[in-house]
Amino acid sequence: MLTENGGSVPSRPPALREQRLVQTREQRQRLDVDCNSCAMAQLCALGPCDAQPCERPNRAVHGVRTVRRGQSLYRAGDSFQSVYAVRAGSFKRVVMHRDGLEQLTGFDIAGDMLGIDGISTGTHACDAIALEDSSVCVMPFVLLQSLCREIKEIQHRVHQMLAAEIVRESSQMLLLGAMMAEERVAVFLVDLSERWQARGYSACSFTLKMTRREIGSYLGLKLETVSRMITKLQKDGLIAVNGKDIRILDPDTLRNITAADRQ
Amino acid sequence: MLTENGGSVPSRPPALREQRLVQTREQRQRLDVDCNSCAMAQLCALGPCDAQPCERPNRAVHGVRTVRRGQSLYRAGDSFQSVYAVRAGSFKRVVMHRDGLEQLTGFDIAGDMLGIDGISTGTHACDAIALEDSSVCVMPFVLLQSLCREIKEIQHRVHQMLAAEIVRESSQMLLLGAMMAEERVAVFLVDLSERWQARGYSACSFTLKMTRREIGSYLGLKLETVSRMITKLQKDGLIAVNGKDIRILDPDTLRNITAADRQ
DNA sequence: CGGGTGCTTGAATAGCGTCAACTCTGGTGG
DNA sequence: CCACCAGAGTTGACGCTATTCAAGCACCCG
Repeated sequence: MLTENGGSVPSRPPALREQRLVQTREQRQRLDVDCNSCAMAQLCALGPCDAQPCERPNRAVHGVRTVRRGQSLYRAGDSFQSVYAVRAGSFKRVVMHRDGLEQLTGFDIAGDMLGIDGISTGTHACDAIALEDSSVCVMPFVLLQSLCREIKEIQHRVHQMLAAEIVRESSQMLLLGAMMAEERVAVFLVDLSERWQARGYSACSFTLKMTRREIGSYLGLKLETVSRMITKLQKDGLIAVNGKDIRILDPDTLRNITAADRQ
Repeated sequence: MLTENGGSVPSRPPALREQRLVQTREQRQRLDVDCNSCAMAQLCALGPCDAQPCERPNRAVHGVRTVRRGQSLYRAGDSFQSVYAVRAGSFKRVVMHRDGLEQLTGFDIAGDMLGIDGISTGTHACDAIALEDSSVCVMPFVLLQSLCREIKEIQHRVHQMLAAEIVRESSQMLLLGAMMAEERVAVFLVDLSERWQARGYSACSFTLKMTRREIGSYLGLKLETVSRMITKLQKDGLIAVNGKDIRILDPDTLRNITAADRQ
């Protein structure tokens, strides 16, 4: 099954041969993958493990794959072989339904893991689409599993990674099920801010890689509502907005936005 | 930290001593736990593994614990030691927020796993509260982990279990973010129906263990809205309702409820 | 028998979605 | 270089859905 495909284009089979070629070329890149010198090591599931001098992680990394903006790393229904660590760029994960109902379930940036939705059934449950030209480390799951059986600490990290995703989704359910529109947008911005900060970037100034529509799909809102709430936060002096550039002016107040009355 | 406590009562320390005693008594029950004769074996993470004659699973099960209706199996903030397999009864999982905002993130019935929200941080991220008198198998996580390193198949099952929860939560995000009230209730009933069926019970007739308010919290709706939608489904002849007793009359139509127009 | 809880139903309201107009930007091709 | 177009974003007016508030019934338990 094809794993590479246009993201925004609805028609699937425009140039099958060429896409196949692109995929092969990408997967052939084996470059200089060295986990010990990776900038994302601290965040990666295979990051520095204190117990060992650690040439080990490299063993699980099969290579690097690049994905261009709008193309998919994998699609729902693709057979599951590997998980991926984002080296550079960013992705969105989208779950679909019959009759065009769709939901953006997550944004992944450098240091995040992708593909774990395929573990349970052996088939990916969502599409992972690059928001910009991106690259990932490919980790065949069978290799990762055997590494888990050998090295206790890596086993623990993988379990933590899976469980962390469960907790993250729980708070997203809280957001979707119980928060008002303004609160959702505020939480979204604070969350992004903290994630950039954890990666060594500025917490108060960053660029959105996604459109208003994508933010809306993630937050359970329409794009117009997202736009209105962003405007409102700006009018209230909590953020400064210029298109996709966001500056957070008052993080404390932003963090404390709640529905005014709540018993 | 206390792990046993009243569920519906807001005041925490009414009878600390007694609750501590209750907990100890419960944890002492070691009874006749035998995974090979367990009715839930097919659904359990430690269920029958074809590779081995399997006296092994028993090794990870430390004992049985009973939890009375309204009491908690664990609470957010409790230190994480074990995961649990529900033997009998049912639980709700609740995540909380400052200022009283809360969201029900899941219902767990016989065969489901509980407690995995504690793996990532070593501290439970939600409350697990019994909806009726219930009992669980206690599996200390360190035992489960070492079993994973020994037996490939159990490792695979545990990974599948964790990943399945991720996928399940993704579809709940789809529900919360993109579905109308009627659709949410319909999906909820179909899901419950299928889960009872997977456990050998009737798919078309079952009893809700939870209140309308709890269903509402799970679906991101108010209890009045849940009530109205249930009434509507009944008027449309898709289900028959008598309080908490539900009969599904037209599963196919129920499964196909969508927002009428969706481009 | 009284009081609490759960559930249903109605009427009014608020919040978000829908529709539409308009601007701005980036990319394409003449 | 400019005309053109498609997509992204903003804003306003209006409508609909779900919430809020309120009343009333059924049930359980002390």
